[in-house]
Amino acid sequence: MSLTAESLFSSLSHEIRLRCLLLMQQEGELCVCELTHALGLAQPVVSRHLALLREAGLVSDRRAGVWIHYSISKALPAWAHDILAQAVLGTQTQEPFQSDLLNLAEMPNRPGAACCA
Amino acid sequence: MSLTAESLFSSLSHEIRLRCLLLMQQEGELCVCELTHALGLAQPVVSRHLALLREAGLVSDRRAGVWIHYSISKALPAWAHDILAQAVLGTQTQEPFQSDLLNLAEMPNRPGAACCA
DNA sequence: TTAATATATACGCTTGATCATATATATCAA
DNA sequence: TTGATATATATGATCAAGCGTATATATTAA
Repeated sequence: MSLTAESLFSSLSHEIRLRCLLLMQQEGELCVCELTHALGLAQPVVSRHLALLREAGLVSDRRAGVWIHYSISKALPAWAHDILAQAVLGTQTQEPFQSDLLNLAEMPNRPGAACCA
Repeated sequence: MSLTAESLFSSLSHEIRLRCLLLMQQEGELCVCELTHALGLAQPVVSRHLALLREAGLVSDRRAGVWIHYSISKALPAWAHDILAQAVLGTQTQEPFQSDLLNLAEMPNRPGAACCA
């Protein structure tokens, strides 16, 4: 794994990417429509930031039918995982991170991993 | 302390700032000439990145005679401190972070805190 | 006051990141 | 094949970060 600290922090330095990563950190696999709904943003915006996270090696994707599920890469080194965990601690009482979780929880018809495996 | 995760990660996302912060994390207070020598960069470059770190609330400065000593702010929340500690772990076997420490150790006539308090 | 050293800031330029929008691709169902 | 849905990418424009250079400020000593 050739993840550099600089590339990790660059990825985390954009709010949209940070919100996506922290949701995945707390919820596990999420598909693009879930992330789009939770963040309240247009689909192309979310997709492109997910592509950046994928190219940085921070997330991996898995297609299941028409949905593509993103999750934090299991190949991340321990220090990077710890940084994500601390970022959750540092943001969980702040907006918009708190609302993102609520929006996700209240989303109707979520294509959960259970229903489209 | 109104440090946001986004501003922390933005600060860490630039190699020069990351190198400065990690040196301070490991060595404590350092003055600009020590950082300049360790990184092997021109003084204005280092000064300007230190100013950005100061404005972000990540470091504090203390003038002692003609030297200005920078150190990681003690007002940082615990999660931010932990992230810095993990960043040290993730970089300590990599360049240029390793060489920075060596360059600093080999610097002649360091204006240590002891000699100019 | 003058000079020397350490540090900070200002200025013009360039490059890369991001955005909004449009369009392309992939899968599934009919 | 056609249509619908989910997702990805391309394109042109804008904007902010960063750089190199020059200069300003602050402190100390002579």
